[in-house]
Amino acid sequence: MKVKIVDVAKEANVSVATVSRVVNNIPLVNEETKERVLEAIKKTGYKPNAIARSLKIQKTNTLGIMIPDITNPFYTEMVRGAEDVCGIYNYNIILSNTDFDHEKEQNSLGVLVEKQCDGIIYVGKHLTDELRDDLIDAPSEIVLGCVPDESGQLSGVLIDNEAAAYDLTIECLKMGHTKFAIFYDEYKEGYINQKRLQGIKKALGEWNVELDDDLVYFGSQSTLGGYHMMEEALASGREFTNVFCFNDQIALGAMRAAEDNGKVIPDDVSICGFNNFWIAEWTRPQITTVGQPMYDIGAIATRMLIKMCEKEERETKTVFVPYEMLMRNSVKNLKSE
Amino acid sequence: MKVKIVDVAKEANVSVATVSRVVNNIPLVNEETKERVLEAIKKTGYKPNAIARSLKIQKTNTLGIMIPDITNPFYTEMVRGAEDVCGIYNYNIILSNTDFDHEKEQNSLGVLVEKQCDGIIYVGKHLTDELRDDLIDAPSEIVLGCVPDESGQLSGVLIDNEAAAYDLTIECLKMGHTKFAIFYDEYKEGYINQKRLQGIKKALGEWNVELDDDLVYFGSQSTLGGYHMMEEALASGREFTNVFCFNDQIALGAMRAAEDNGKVIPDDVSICGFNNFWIAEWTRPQITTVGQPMYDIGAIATRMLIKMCEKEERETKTVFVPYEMLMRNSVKNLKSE
DNA sequence: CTGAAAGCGCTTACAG
DNA sequence: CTGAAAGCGCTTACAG
Repeated sequence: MKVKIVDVAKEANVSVATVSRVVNNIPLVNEETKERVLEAIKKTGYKPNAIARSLKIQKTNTLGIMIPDITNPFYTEMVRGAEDVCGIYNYNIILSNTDFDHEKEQNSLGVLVEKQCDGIIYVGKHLTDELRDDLIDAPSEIVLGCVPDESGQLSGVLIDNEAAAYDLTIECLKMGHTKFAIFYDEYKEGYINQKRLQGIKKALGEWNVELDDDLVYFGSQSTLGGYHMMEEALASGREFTNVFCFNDQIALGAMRAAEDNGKVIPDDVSICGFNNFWIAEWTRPQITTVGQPMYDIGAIATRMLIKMCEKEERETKTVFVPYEMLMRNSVKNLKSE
Repeated sequence: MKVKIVDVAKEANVSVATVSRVVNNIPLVNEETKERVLEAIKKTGYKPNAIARSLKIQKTNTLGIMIPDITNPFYTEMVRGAEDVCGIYNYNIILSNTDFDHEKEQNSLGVLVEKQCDGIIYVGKHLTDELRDDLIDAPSEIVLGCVPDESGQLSGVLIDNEAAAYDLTIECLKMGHTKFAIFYDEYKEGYINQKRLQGIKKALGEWNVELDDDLVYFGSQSTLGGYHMMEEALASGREFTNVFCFNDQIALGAMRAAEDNGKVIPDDVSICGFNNFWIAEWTRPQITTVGQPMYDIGAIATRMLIKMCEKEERETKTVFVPYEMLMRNSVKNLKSE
């Protein structure tokens, strides 16, 4: 039988109120009785029941995190960041994979709310209006990751995707590239795709460089997806010297497909990734990419969320975290020939 | 204000008991009143409070999962498997990273127990006697992942590490290798290290091949760790034609270090990984490795655990799941020269 | 400084 | 078929 507060109260010859006070470290308990209670706790092996406590105080100290797929290293890092700050503040995380599936997202949200999560982090590559409204209506506090609420009602933390894609494009233009292919995510209209595309187009516009729309692919966000997109691009017979990939996994697949078709990277074709998944440093050539502070995004979002849960902060804001240009050797400098 | 069961009871003009019955789909409710209640629920937007329910029924439908580091792809896959079967059975997962740190493990366990997890999955590379005892004493159901309870008191699911290492070694011996290096995990005395080492030694014994103990390294379980171990091995001047790595990340690092030192893989040195992390297929050469069904281990462990939580099953058992020999081209067949 | 008592939001025998 | 009431294990005003 599990021992409960009343058992230790009996053991220590005090009321349950007193036991509760010492368990929760509320002062104004006589030192001597405190000792007695502590002893009784040890003797009985009492462990407080957090569920009962939560019901009473209307706070669970648990956060929900809705994430497309924990298996994607990008999201994994975010979860780790979230977990680590939860550890500091004494919170726990309930994990929920949503697979970019709108129905699963709704379900997840429902469950996390039912389980009375104090706060919920929503991570995705696009926030539909419908889900945004549900999030706003939810009784839990909400912070978004990687995607903003453009209506300004929900807080979020992410990088400026447009600026990052712009910067990367400029770098490639400077190195003499003018023929580009793009291997992006299959969720074509998704927020992240769109922002990055805008960034690329802005840079190209400034340099008066045309983008061949037939070389813009929206494929599966995986190494195999990257492989296939490169095969298609090559088969199209269209000319390109550089490809922008949605992430480093796609870039790796693209590299392999190019190699399997007799191309040398970066001499025959240059490749850019995104995110700086650790593998990007270990490929040969190393992948030029945009470093996104994935761990930090998770950590910052969580810290914001916890502050909201503890009512220290009520203002909603979108935090843009810095990204980093990592020019490595999968992109050739055509100017130095 | 959150709406609760009494609010919908008023709205529908019934007792809370009746509302509870329709919410929980307990039959013996008049069809007509059921309709009325359903309507009231919709109208009020009532969402049951799972915390209150849990307190009453003494079941939370949440599982805890203690895992060294979600960031390690091996564990990530397991968590995904666990999460997916949780989805089927209507459970949720509280995640806890333990970083191979004994103190963190104790803390995690305490928190998960306090939060009344119905069951807990412990994943690690070694189970200390002390933690084992704590696990046994815990009021939650327990299943181990990747590591067994050799005292037979706790259920677990894992591969037969000794047999897998043995098989892999035999394959390499058949290909003519006789000089081996080993790049294993830094937790030297850990269960997994030890079992795999036994498997290797058994195979070598059968073939009358000596193992050079100076070529057995216990380093950091990462690509960089693998890089360093290879550097050391090479610098030692000792002879080896093949190295067994603890996992594929280490193997990748080892490959890079060898290459950076002018070696060609597999012509100058052959490399074996372990686990079949997806990257192993995308390196060039592809990494010969032992496929471990990481997702399945998570899924099976979770299914077992849920069955225990629902008292359908009480017998404790250790399940060995099959592994797979993936002979790719990072190992050279010396016989075919 | 300490205790009696109400109440958090549910479920479920029990009685009708 | 339905409801009144007890109780899950805590916390916390309130009174003393």
